Amino acid sequence: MSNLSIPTTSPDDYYRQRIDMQPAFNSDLFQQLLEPENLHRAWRQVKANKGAAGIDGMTIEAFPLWMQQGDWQRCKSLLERGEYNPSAVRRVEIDKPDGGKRKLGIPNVIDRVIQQAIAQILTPLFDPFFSANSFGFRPNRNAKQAVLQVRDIIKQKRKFAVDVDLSKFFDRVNHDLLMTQLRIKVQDKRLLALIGKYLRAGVMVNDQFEASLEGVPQGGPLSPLLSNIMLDSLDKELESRGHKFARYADDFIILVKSIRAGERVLKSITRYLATKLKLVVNEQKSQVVEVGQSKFLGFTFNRGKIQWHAKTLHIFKQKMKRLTNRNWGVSMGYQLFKVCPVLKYVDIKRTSL
DNA sequence: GAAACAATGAC
RNA sequence: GUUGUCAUUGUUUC
Repeated sequence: MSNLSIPTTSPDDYYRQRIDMQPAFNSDLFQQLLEPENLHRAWRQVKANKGAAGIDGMTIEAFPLWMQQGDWQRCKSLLERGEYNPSAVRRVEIDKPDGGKRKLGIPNVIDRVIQQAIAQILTPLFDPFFSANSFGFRPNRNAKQAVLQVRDIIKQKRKFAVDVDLSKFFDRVNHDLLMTQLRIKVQDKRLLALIGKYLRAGVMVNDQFEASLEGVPQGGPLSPLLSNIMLDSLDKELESRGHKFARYADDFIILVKSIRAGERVLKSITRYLATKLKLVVNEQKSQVVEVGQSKFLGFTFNRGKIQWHAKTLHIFKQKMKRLTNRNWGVSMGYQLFKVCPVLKYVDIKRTSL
């Protein structure tokens, strides 16, 4: 059914070119970072996201003027001398669909631009070497591919799922381990130092400064890449053990052939994460179950078909009601496609819309 | 091909 | 009303 090919991790031409240049390139990363072209691209991205101001109150709209007034030149020379100190991020809590809160850390606009510029430099160095089973926060990859990959693994007689939930992953990333991973590919001391400063920049919670001795801020443009660099070790470990799995950020699922194997794997991986990556597995939310009972990125898997998880389905039904109340029959197919393009992979009979 | 806009999904 | 990142899709324009 799916002739939808999942891209391999083989570097594309752009990456290959830069990798070949790596030695010269790498000693010079900090200068690359400050290239006007790189910074301009970073600013465009930050602007397009239309985010809110950080603790300095500087908005996206006011930022270009700030740049022109020479403040950027001062900032740049501080950066070049290694004397630039990033501001703390602003704490904002937003509701999660499950009723919990997501803690965001919003950097100032200028720090978002600098972080974005760093991410643009680091991505070609790291991303081409990430696991084929890692789907979150990566160019040319998305949740749909992750779900299809899981379905394909299940077809290979792996009917049991190990759902692993990392508690507060982003908040608990270990700085030392992360920097160690970074040093493997980044030799530029100035760049490493700057990234370290961003990790330790702290958080403002109601005008109260809180140090950040661990974790990466959810809201920083660099954070998604750093999280993937951190969990790349896990991917490589799982691969070396011959496991079949898919990972989307901190959400990952390992497919095995029996409950017993699953229990063993969960235990082993839990210990690996605790000792090697200093990450805590949430035992309450982790489970070994038949794939039909599993949940990954809002989907569940039954008899080779991808289905919505009950909760996701409920939300979908609400959406359908709203859309179809007015236009029922006019363009059902189009509406359905708009609501959820992955629909054609779902067993509609069994979900009984 | 590029660059704007919007809306959706994941965290 | 407040509110980040990443990815994707669609539209438009040249």
